[in-house]
Amino acid sequence: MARFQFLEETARRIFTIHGYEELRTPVFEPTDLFVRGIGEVTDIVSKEMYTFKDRSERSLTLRPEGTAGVVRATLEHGLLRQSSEMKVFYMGPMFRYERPQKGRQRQFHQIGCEWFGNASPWADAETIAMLTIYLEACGFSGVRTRVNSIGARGDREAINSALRSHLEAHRGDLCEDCQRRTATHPMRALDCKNPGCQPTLDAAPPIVDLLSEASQTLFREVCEHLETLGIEFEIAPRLVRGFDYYTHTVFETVLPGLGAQDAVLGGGRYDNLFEDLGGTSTPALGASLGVERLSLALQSLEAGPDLRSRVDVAICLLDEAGLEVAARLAATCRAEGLRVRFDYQRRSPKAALRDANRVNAHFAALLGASEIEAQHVQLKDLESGNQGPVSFADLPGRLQTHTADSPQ
RNA sequence: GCGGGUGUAGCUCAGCCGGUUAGAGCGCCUGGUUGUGGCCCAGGAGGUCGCCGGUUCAAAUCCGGUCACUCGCCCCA
Repeated sequence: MARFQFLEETARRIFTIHGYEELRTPVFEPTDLFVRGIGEVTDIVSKEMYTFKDRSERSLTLRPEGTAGVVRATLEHGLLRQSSEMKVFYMGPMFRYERPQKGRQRQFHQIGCEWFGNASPWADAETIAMLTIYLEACGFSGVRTRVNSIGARGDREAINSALRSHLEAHRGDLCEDCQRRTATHPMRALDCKNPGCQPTLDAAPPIVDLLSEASQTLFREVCEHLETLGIEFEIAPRLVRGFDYYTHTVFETVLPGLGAQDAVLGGGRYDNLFEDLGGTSTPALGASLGVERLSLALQSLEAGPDLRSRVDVAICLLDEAGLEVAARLAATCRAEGLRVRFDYQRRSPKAALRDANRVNAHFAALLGASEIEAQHVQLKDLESGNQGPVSFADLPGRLQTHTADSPQ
C-alpha cells in the first residue's frame, strides 16, 4: 500500500506541475461507449469486458480503460467549451475479464493522463517526456520509451492493403492468429511474438513508410522534439496498440523484471475519438500507467525510495498510572500534526518500547507515576538512546523541531 | 479459451518411494535487565498437513474428485 501511495502521489505531483488537473469518472459506463470507443474487433471489447445488465436492462460495463470515460464526461459536461484545451489525469480501478497472472489481475489500477485540443507534435513529445520524468521520479533509471506512428485514419487503408498483400504472399509461414488478423486487422499481426512469424513480419514494409507525407512529417517532428527535450526513446517500427482509437503517435514503456507482462505504460494520440463518440473533432492524446506493474518493478529496484512508515513519537506507559494523561498528550500532539503511536494498552515497559521500535518511531515518550508527579515525560531518542525530561507543555513543540527535517 | 505448477505454524518453506510425539528459518511472547527498545543468549506459545472420498493394519505422504491460489500462451497496464 505504501508503494501505491508513493506511485499515486508522485503522479499527482509530476502531472500537476505539467498543468494537469485530476478528474474522477464513474467506474462503469454504458457498454456501447467502449464498443464505439475502443473498437468492436479489439480483444478487449470482444472477450475481455465485464459486462452486465442493470434493473432497466441497460447493458453496462466495468471500465476496461480510462480514456473513453474521460472523453464521455468531457462531452457530456461541456468541459471543453470554455477553453479550447484541457489536461486531466485520473487514477483508479479498471477491469478486464481474463485469466490473472503475474502483473495482470482482473481488477487493476491505472494512472492516466489525457490532453485534449492540442494537435502540435510538441504535445506528443511533452507527454512522453512527462511520463519519463515520472518514472525517474519514482526511482527508475534508464527509461526508454518505444515510439511509433500508425498515421492518420486516412492513411489506414493504404497501410492495411500494403500489409495485407505482404502477409498474403507469405500466408503459409504465419501462425493462425496472424492469418486471421491479415483479414481483420493486419497491423495487429506485426507485434505477434510467435517466433515462426518473425521473418515474415521483419520483412514487412515499415508502417512509417506507408504513411502520407503529412503524417510522416508529424512523426519526424515528434522525434525531433523528444531529442530537444533530452528524452531517451527508441523508434519501434512494428509497435501498434490494441485500441482502435489510436492515430499517429503510439508508444509504450517496458521495465525489466516483470516477466511476460512488462509494459508499464502505453498511450498515444487519438484524434478521432471525440467525433466517434459524437463530439466535434478534437485532437487528443493520452497514456496510462499500470500501477500494479509499477509496484512490482519498484519492489525489484535495488535502490528504491524509502517507503517505511514513520512515527514521530510513541507514548509508552511505564506503570499502571498515566492512561488518562497519556490519552490527553496523544491528542494534543496529534492536534499539532504529529504522528503519534499510542494504543491505550497496559503492557510492560519493555513491550511498550519494543513496539515503539517496531513502528519505527523517532522518539518514545515515557510516562509513569513519577513523571506525572513532575508533569513531564522522559523523552527518549530511539536512534541515539539519549533520554531526558520534557514538560507536558513543551512536548509538542519539542517534537516538531526535532522531526521537522525528517523524511516522510 | 488453452497448457503447467502449488496448497504443511502468522510468513517463507522442508518433510512426501506410507510407519512412532509433523520440522526449520523468520516473526510473535516470556526471561536474562526490581520502570526502557534495537544486538546477543535461554525458554515458550502456535498446525483440522486446503476440503471430500478411496486404498491400507497404518495416509501430510498413494489414488480420485473438488475448491483455492499461482505461472505461462493469447492479449494487454
